[in-house]
Amino acid sequence: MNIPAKSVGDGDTSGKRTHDYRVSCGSCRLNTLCLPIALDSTEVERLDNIIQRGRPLQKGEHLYQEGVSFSAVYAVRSGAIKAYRVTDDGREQVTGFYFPGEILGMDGISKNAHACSARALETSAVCEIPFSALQELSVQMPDLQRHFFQLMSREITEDQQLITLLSKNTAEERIAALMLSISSRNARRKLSATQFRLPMSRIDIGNYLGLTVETVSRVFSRLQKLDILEVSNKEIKILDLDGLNEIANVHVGDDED
Amino acid sequence: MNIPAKSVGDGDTSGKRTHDYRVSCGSCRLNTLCLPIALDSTEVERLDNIIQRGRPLQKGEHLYQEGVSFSAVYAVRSGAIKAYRVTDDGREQVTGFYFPGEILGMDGISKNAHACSARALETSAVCEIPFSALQELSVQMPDLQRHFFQLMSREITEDQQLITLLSKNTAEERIAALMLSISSRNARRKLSATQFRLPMSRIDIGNYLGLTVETVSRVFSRLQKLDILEVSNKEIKILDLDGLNEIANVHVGDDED
DNA sequence: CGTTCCATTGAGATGTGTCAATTCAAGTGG
DNA sequence: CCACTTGAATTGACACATCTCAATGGAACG
Repeated sequence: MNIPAKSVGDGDTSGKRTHDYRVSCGSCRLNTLCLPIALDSTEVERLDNIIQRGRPLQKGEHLYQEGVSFSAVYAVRSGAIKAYRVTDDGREQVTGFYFPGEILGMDGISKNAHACSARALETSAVCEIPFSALQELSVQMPDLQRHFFQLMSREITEDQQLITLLSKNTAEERIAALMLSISSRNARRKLSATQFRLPMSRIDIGNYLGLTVETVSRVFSRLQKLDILEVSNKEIKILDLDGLNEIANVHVGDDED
Repeated sequence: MNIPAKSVGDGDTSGKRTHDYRVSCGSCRLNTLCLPIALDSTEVERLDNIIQRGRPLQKGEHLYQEGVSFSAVYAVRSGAIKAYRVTDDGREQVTGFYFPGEILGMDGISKNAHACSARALETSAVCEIPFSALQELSVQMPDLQRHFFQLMSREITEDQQLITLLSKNTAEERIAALMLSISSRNARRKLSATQFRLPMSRIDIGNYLGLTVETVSRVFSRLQKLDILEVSNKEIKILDLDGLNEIANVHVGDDED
């Protein structure tokens, strides 16, 4: 049933492996990130059976849009997704970036409608997890229920970290914190913690961090001049991790359970 | 079993009623706010049985502290609670204010330790809901499970609204949005939407909204000069609700499911 | 009736936004 | 393969909202 059918390019910066976008949870190399470790193989299979895997999203395509009725949460398999909402006066607010192994869409549960839109920053594959089925399964598998409570709770604490960042920190600190966050999330996926390609534009970064594009650009230039980063368009190399940590002055990388 | 034992002052601005802090869920006038409507009376009773009700918290007392092991979430019955975390450099970031009928502490689920501290802004009564018991009950009562998913999801969307506010809005817009938020939460509890007493200090407001005390104070003065608010220390009267909405320029009062 | 904390108000400093010009990167069509 | 177009990124000069510092006033409490 879960025989590879077609391969798509892996959006990971590793760039070497390709894998089938219909691969099962049991054989997905990200399963330690998005599944509760406690599940046995028959349980994983039951979860696997409710998950939908469609064709990959092209860059710019929407996964879902703000306001549409909520039916599922999504796990990123490859690529990168940004979530954003549009303010009343038409401006965009980026609320998060989601990388492989991370789950998005949980904001839609409370009102049964998505509270933000999500679109692919690059070609991305996602697993769709229908929420009603997930709820039923959670009733039978307490570990799964707990896992989702934890995932949502983590989303809350991460949002609160962002709130603190926006409320208290300078432009330099915000950028440093974001770079460190991406770095540690890369590390979690066994990718380089010091060298990566940003999937999002400067506009998106500024939007996420409450800064203008110009400020983002200036900060990157300054950090480069300080020999802390090497920036070449979207290619980032962290030259001085300690220095970056010092500038960030916040712990954003310690979000393990 | 749930016979009134001792009355405490209700922290509500109505200020008139008093009620027993050990009252059961079934007879609590806030139960439409914090319980799923779908529960029948025997289910409410089962939930009631796991809930702990201790003595009220005095102003300044902690409900829980950042880092301590997580065991329960809490429903506010009267008074007001602020949640905050302390940044690495020792400054405080207020992450939320919680009024009667609202639930806090869900940030602690992901790491099994509270991600922030919570302390009473005034004399407050809370119901403690042990999380492990809640989880077990959720497995048996799918409506309860869904309710908690929704509560957590709402927390996420509210945090994202705050993120947008901090990222995009001016000091005036932030204050206006907070006043409107408090106003609509008062209305939800059948209290006055236009006149209330702020339980928190200017410092806390500034801290929450990413502003200094001075700016908060100046904005209140300006809004007063514009005949939009009447401010007398912590006593607030909204004179021009439309004007306030116009200034806020964001929808913060429409968070019904 | 001090003491202490909170709130208000003013004057000046500053980080970030705004506006504008230039460069760079990527894609398109001749 | 090279102009051409388009959007992204960088850099500079200036403006302005908010912060900082400082002084005063007011409320709460023992």
